[in-house]
Amino acid sequence: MSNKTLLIEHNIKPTIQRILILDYLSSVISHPTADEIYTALVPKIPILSRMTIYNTLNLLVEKGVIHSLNIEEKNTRYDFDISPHAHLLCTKCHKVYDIFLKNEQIDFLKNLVEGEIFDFQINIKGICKKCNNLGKTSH
Amino acid sequence: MSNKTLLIEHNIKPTIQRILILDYLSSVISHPTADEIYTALVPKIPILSRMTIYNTLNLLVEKGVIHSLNIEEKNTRYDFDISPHAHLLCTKCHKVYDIFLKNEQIDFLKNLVEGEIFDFQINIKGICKKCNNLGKTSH
DNA sequence: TACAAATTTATAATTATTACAAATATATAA
DNA sequence: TTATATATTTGTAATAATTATAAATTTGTA
Repeated sequence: MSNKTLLIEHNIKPTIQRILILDYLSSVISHPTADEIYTALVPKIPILSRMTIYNTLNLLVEKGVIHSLNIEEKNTRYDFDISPHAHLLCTKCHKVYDIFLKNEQIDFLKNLVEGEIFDFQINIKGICKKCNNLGKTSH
Repeated sequence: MSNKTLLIEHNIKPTIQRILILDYLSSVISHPTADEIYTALVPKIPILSRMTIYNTLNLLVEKGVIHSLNIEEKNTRYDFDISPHAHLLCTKCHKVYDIFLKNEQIDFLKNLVEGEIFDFQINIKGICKKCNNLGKTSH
């Protein structure tokens, strides 16, 4: 399904800016910040405003099209994948990785709260697989 | 154990400011922000600077005495309880609640990552028990 | 008591995000 | 097609949390 269709299905007017923001977000695995999205798109739309990025991201989160991520203190990051999964922020390479969960693990999380749950995040800070293996030098 | 002893055990010089910040943090269940701690303590130390709050909190997190919490977009919150547990931010009353975990649940979280884990957070946004029951009006 | 190191304080700077209002684009009805 | 109302985007200024910096103060030790 195209991102234009995705927007229409969520009753969001599919403007050029919104489509390109979603296109970018769905093409990367890096969980970019608002500023990273702006920097990536401004060559394509030189007139683009940062406000449009913020407006659009807030709208998309509100409507449940994407997820926001508070794994870093300062920046909010954004994730096109809204299925329940965890995130690892590697303290060596500073990248954010997806960690997928089994159904039973997702159920356990949903059962932690009695009332309605709107959003949950599992944010882990540690060493990613790649950096962990680099540390194991042969000798 | 007193908070002064706690500081000494972590090789942190127990200044008046540091002791009072820890005393406040250990006496509340509200997971306060830096600014809330400042507002609570400034009547006791009128000369107190916000920088001391930030310096101290960063030091305490770095040394593993307390935990920082990124459950809200803007503010960092702080938690005296460093045992593994989840947090619920109630979207009605806007309070942060502790959700304690069973050992098997903690193990599951630790096994999500191969490499070393420095910190993990489970942040849930939803309705707390109190607000959930208020919603169930008798009729 | 004197001196060096650590801590606190006060102010200015930084940075992510929001507020606001003007400009532009879009959709609808005549 | 044209007029008009509505929604969106843009640009600038404002806000707010946090950090940088350097002077002042406190603390520990010789």
